[in-house]
Amino acid sequence: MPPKNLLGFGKMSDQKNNPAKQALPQNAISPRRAEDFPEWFQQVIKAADMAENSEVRGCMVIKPWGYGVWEQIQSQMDKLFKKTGHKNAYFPLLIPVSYMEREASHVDGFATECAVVTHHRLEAVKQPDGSVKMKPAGELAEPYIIRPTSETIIGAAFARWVSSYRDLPLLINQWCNVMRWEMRPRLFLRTAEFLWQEGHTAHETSDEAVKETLLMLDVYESFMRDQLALPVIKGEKTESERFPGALSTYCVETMVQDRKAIQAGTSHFLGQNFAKACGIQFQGRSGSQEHAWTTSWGVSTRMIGTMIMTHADDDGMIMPPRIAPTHVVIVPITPKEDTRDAVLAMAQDFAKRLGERSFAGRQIEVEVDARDKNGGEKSWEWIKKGVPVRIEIGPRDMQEGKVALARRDRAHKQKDFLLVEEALEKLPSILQEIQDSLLARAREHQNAHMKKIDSLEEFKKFFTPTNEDKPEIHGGFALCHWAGSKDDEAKIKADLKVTIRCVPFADSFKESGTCFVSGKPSKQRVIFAKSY
RNA sequence: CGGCGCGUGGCGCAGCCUGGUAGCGCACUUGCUUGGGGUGCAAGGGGUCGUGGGUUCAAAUCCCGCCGCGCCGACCA
Repeated sequence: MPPKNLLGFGKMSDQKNNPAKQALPQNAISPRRAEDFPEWFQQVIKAADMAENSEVRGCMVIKPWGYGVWEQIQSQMDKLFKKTGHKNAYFPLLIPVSYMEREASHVDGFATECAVVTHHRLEAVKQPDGSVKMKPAGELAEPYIIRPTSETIIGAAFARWVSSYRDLPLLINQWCNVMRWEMRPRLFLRTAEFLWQEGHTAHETSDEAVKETLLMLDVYESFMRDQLALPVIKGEKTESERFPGALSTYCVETMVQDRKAIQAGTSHFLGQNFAKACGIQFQGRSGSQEHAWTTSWGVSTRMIGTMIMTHADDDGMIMPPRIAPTHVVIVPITPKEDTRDAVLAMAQDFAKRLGERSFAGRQIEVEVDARDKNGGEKSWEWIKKGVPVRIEIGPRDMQEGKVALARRDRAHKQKDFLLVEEALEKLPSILQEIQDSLLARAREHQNAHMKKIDSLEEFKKFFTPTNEDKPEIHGGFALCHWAGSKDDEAKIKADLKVTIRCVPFADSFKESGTCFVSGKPSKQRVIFAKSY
């Protein structure tokens, strides 16, 4: 290779020829959504500094900006759970293997993804090369599994706590981590260990338990819609997609930007299956021994992945204001030494006053980014993180008593110059506007890609990409009449990777027609889609 | 568990074919410069080349074993 200098390529021209640098003005995330959606998703998480893969297979490190979102979800949802009469408790991480055996379909459902604890200590073993290896020792009489879900161990506790109909209903929630040994992990969407809440309730009657199941589904729906700006669709799962051990499984499904479906939350009516398996019995009003009717319901860190896939764009994350860990970031512009202190003081003062105001029941969270970094670099960082509002305060603004305000749901260069008082006054409503615009945008996308389909031919066409090797974004929600069998469902899944996401509740899906596979009469349309 | 690919400073990679004691970009540190949109310049710091063995005067490079990871399938919230 000839020396670079002879060709006139100094370091400077190297910099200019760097494709990464040249790409900068266009957009922050590479590849773009349209080019490679899964890779884009990974890159957004990285650019937004929300999480990273850890050295433990399938387990992620959730970084402060990502965990901050989880903290918001937790604290806000927890209030909703309390409001509906639930109390928090905590149960063991480890579950005796025998507990899992108590409910037949439950074991089947989870057996293949259990982490098993078999020993309770380590012994140092000297290796021939002088190093020391720790070997498991002290084998347990009965192995434990790390909870993949807690129906059985909470059921065992319920069995102790319930003896009379007067002890019911029992309304418990647990915030915790669970582990499911997934073969193919994906940050936030499917990790081997994930954070969630699991509600477990026991009731005197079937009716009451079903009501509880649907009530919590409603809580999920409104929370996701109002706080996460996710337009979810409520419905019931078909038998093949049902939770192992449940009589019926309800869900909230949403469509993300590559038009695939994500189940964002579930609520199960467990009938008396787990009550019988765990011995949750009580003496009823008439004096007879009866089994309780139980429910369970949960949402996880997957919701964060769903939000990213729904709201983020080619410049990174866009946080819905109601869930954003920080609502507003202030970037002081300090070009000159002699005005620096005054600008910083104004920024701090503005932040303090803004922080005294509230938005959607929270104090407005403001951060002043006074780091000694280039202003443009800082702005881009916050764009990628998706903070809803960026405010710049520089010497010029200071003189005019104004601030420059930019919204993450608009073009980056679009800035409104507002008087300080005006900005303080308007910010809560601006945040709500952003919240509304995100939901509206997501809704529009979802509606645009829902299609009534009545023939198998059209169905296949809808779910087949033009380019088989590198499938482009295609498909969506196919709304179809369905009266087919379990086998028909399995065949569609095998052929096209498409499944029934849910049988929706909404009236708009209820109309009579003919099943596009079996030709049998059907009373309503269901949603078919590819899913995560 | 099957198919493919990859392990070289924190990250992304080149070097390997044809052996000769390690290089690039980003990030980091320091100084100057710049600052209303990813500033520029200069000087620095940092590497058991996944691991064990073999061949050789000499191994990141060649040979054999092992380990780990990623992607694609089956499974799944």
